[in-house]
Amino acid sequence: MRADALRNREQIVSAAQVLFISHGPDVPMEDVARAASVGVGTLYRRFPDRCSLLAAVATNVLDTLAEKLREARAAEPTAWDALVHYLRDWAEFRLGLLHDPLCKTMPDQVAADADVRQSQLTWLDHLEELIRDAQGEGVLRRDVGLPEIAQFMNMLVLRLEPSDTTTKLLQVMIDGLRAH
Amino acid sequence: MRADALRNREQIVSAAQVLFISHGPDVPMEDVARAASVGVGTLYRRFPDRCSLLAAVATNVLDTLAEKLREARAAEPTAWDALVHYLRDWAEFRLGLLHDPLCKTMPDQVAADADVRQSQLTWLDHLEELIRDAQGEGVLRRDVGLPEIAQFMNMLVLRLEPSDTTTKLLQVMIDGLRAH
Amino acid sequence: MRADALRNREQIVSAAQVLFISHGPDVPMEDVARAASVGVGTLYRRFPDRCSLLAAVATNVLDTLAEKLREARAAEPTAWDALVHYLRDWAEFRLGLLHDPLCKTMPDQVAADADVRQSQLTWLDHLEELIRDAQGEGVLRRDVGLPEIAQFMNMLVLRLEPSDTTTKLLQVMIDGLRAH
Amino acid sequence: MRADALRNREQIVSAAQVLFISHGPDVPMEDVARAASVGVGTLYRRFPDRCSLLAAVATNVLDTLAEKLREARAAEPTAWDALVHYLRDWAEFRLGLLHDPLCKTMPDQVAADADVRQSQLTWLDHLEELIRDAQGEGVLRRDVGLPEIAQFMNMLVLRLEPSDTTTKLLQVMIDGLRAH
DNA sequence: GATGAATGAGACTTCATTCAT
DNA sequence: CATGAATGAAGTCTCATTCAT
Repeated sequence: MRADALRNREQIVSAAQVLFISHGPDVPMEDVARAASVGVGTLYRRFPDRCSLLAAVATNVLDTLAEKLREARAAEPTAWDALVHYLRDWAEFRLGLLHDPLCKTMPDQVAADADVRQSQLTWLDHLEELIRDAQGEGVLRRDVGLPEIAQFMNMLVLRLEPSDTTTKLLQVMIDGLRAH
Repeated sequence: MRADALRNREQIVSAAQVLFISHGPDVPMEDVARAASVGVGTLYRRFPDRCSLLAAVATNVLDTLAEKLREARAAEPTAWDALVHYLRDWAEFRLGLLHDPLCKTMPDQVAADADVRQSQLTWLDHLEELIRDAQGEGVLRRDVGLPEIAQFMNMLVLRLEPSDTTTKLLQVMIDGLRAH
Repeated sequence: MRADALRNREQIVSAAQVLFISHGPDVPMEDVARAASVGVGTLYRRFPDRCSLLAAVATNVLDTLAEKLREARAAEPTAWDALVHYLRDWAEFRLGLLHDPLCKTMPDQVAADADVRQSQLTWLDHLEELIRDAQGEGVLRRDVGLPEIAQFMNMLVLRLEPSDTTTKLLQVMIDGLRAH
Repeated sequence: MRADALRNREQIVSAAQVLFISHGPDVPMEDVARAASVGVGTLYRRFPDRCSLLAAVATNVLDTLAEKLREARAAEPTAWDALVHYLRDWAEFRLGLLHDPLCKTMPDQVAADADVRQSQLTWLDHLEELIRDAQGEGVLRRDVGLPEIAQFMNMLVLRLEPSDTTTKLLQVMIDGLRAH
């Protein structure tokens, strides 16, 4: 890929990320193009439709999340501390998004994108490892695992299906609300 | 208002509620009209624009929520039990909505609608009373109040701004995750 | 259908016919709308896509052709004379079209349209009857039938200017059609 | 012109011929370039616009037609036989094209191209000679000449599937062309 | 008052052509 | 010279809203 083409691609993705976050996933493609200082044609050459652009942005966001996870582990002495650290980082990051490019209303086509899935799996693997370690330390209760933690995190940002996991999670949160 | 006009209004609101929930807030007005067995013209006579229709639906939903609160109190012996009962009802209800007519992306114009505000205030008043009672019983920790509980509830369904309240809430939830 | 809607529909079809004939099947829909003194929206309400508009025009043209066939039979004493008469009418009519709405490049979707097929069948039935009668009279050679005559007619349709040459050529074909 | 440049030119013309015939005269230039294994830039260097490419293809086709004419004369003893032979070859050739690069909808600019005109004149000259000879033999009727025969040939060009019907029809026309 | 027809602005996307690499 | 990236005009279609019937 030529140098200028690559630069354009990056400008487009980063402009799209900003706009998707600030104006939602329906921003006119033309606005994205303008924000990237690029013609619509160029945008469509790189991303043949809105979905593939959404997918590129989602991949980006997921990679950022994975990076923050690595940072948290590096910064803290125990897995539990890293988990707490990460949850705070996560909350700060995701809650800072006005519209969330990873929200459940993300079209299935985006969720099915190969890059998106890859980034998601990588991130979840690392998160699972962290959770196991924190349980090994005896500080994290053992009746929750990756599904609960991940959904707990998602709850912070989006709509959930009612499910057993959700019910358990609700119980956890209610426990948290009880006075000691 | 004539009987048939009233019937039309009700049909419109209930059709709109179904469609907003199932297809999101951007459903074509014409689809709403058709679902209500009414011409677009009639729809626009009752609701001069999309916002006022959204407001009518939101009011409806808020009133349902308030009603569930009353039911919870009636069904349970203590305020704490009623609160837990209500939180579960609430979660079931809100999580069952495919698109949420009360979500934060609700245009400000909708949030500012007089009926919407009225319904919201009524509901929040009752909720605050419940919380005070539960604290009076000594079961609900005293370091959270209406803002935390309400935002906790909202977290279950939508994206939040980062704030002190959010931080506290996160702490509560982390406490809940700790093994005893 | 309301009176004004019907009037619009007719204006649209007749404007479209003119434009399809003069500018080909790719005329911008907006030009058609303008020529019909109508907004694009109206055009699309009646004809959800270009194909259905093409189909309406094609039906129109086919009906005209069938009408000319009836006229030819009424005007001539024998079936052979009517056939020759009709071939000349046909040639004059079709050669007068700059672009032919019935040309073979007509998308399959248009050819498959129920109205188009109906008009086509009606017309072909009458033509076949005429051919059988002319053969019964012993003047039309018996080794050609509807398929050959129809294709012969279509051959004339390729854009040729109406001219002496065309006239002579038609005569050659008519001579060729005579039984020896 | 360098050897590689020449090779490019040939690849382009032959790819364009294939695509014009199979997909019509509106194929994206980029498709033509890809089919010729060449960048669009190169294509535009050789053919500054679509018309000049169409013209190159048309010239090619006309030359093929002229060549077939020579072959027919060489293969047959009389001019009439050569004419009949040629008409059948021609029909087979032209009817085999899905879209015809010589069709009347060819933009005037293409028809005006010097190479196109030259090829056309050469071909028509030879055809006229053949016609005169066949008339000299007394078998071809004398009231038709080059214009009629050429137009007769063009008439065949309207997209018809090659078929028994087409064959019969060609026979009808040949019969019509015989002097009584 | 009800209806649904009409409008037209605006979004999406494609592609001919130009031009930087 | 070749390449393919960039451009933007133009066409298609949708839908919120208005207004004639």
